[in-house]
Amino acid sequence: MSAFSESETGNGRGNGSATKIQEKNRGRILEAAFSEFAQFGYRGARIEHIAAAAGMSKSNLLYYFGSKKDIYKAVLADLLDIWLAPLRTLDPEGDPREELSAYINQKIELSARYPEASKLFANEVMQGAPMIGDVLEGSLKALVDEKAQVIRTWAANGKIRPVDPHHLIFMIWATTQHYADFATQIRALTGTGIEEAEFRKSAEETVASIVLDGVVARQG
Amino acid sequence: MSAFSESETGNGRGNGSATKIQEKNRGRILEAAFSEFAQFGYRGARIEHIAAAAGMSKSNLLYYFGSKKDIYKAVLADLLDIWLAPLRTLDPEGDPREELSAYINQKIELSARYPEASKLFANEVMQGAPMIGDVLEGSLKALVDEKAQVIRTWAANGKIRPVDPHHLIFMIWATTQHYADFATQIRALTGTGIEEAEFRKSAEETVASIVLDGVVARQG
DNA sequence: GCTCGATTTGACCGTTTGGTCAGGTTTTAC
DNA sequence: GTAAAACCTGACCAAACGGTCAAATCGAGC
Repeated sequence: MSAFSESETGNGRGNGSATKIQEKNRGRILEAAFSEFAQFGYRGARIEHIAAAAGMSKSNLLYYFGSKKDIYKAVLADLLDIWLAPLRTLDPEGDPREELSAYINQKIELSARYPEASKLFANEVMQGAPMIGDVLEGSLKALVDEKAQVIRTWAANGKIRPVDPHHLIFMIWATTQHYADFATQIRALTGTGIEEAEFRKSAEETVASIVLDGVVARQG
Repeated sequence: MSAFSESETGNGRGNGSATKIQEKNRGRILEAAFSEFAQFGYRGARIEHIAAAAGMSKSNLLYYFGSKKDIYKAVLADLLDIWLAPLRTLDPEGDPREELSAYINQKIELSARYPEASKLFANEVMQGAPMIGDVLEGSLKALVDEKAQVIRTWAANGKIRPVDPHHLIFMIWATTQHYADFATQIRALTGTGIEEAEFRKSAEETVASIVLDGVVARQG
């Protein structure tokens, strides 16, 4: 695992810079919390489970993060960084087919590498986004509005068929995240999953081909 | 609300057939439990919330369903009936374009009418399907295998492009359920949602057109 | 090797939760 | 109308939970 940052939220006493031990333990906690929150949601998660998974006592965990909500906030902050990165790379100047294809692949890779991030995000949103509602309405909306305009421009220039940008984005989110969120179901039905390279490749190809052939005029 | 059946699971004492009162109260409980479990997941759900929402005391609720797990099981049993119905109607004899289009529309209608069912199903699966794992591997797998064969036959007969049936089914599930599961995000980004007829219609049209144009040769 | 702050722990507390129980009230059957 | 069964409730319980705290331990700088 990687990509877990600091996310200042009251460790032991008011301090300046983080020590090596702090860095290590905060990382462990966030990693463990990620799994726990992803699997059980905020209310279902148990602080003691997280502590055990992080290899420390509950008391010590609460020395680093003052409360359950603090841990959750820190985890979500890290999550959003990871989760929204691919959309930012959608380039208005690029070829729509290549851009969308790359975006789909990035999202699937992300679902494969951080399946728990996907589940955690889904969980938070499904509960009404009590913690990240402002982010959704603020910076995410701004980002999506911007990229929707990119898609509209592509359509106006005849590079893709006219299509509602929001629905297109939702489709890509839905299909790619599905492989992480519903991994259990997929494994039950196919005997494999996105963790395995072969299946991941076929998922990427099928999703990309259907979406692209649906949105962009066929090129072959 | 409707479509809540009995789902025998230990009411007060060993009995034969259900009374009017039983029918009414079990229905209320299942309805309330549906919302609660959908929003908070199994562990996050609170028995007392369900009782309050059903307009009765916690003790009385436990008179009808012996334990939290019993309620959850009953809710899931009802859920599966509702949730898997549309796929059964996929007709091998029908026109692929019409069949898939109808299936997509049915799934979106279902997401619009029972958004909580969608969330509940997602929640259960995201936690590893501890309660319905056997159903997924058993009757659902059988159903999906059957319908996958239908899709393969369509492809073999040149009625649709060759496409992995599983991925196609997952795409339809993902896109249609997304409108229920991520309703909060969708509302934050678009200001509307699948509950509203206009938006639902545009969702149906966009999803259907992209999927169909991606899978079936264009007919325009 | 001493000191002082950072780190860690176990004991503890108040609250919440799922579930039980004895007994009261209502409905049903005759 | 009355007895039995069905229904309902409030008081109660044990376990689990999030969180506090005093005290023990560790580690870097001198």
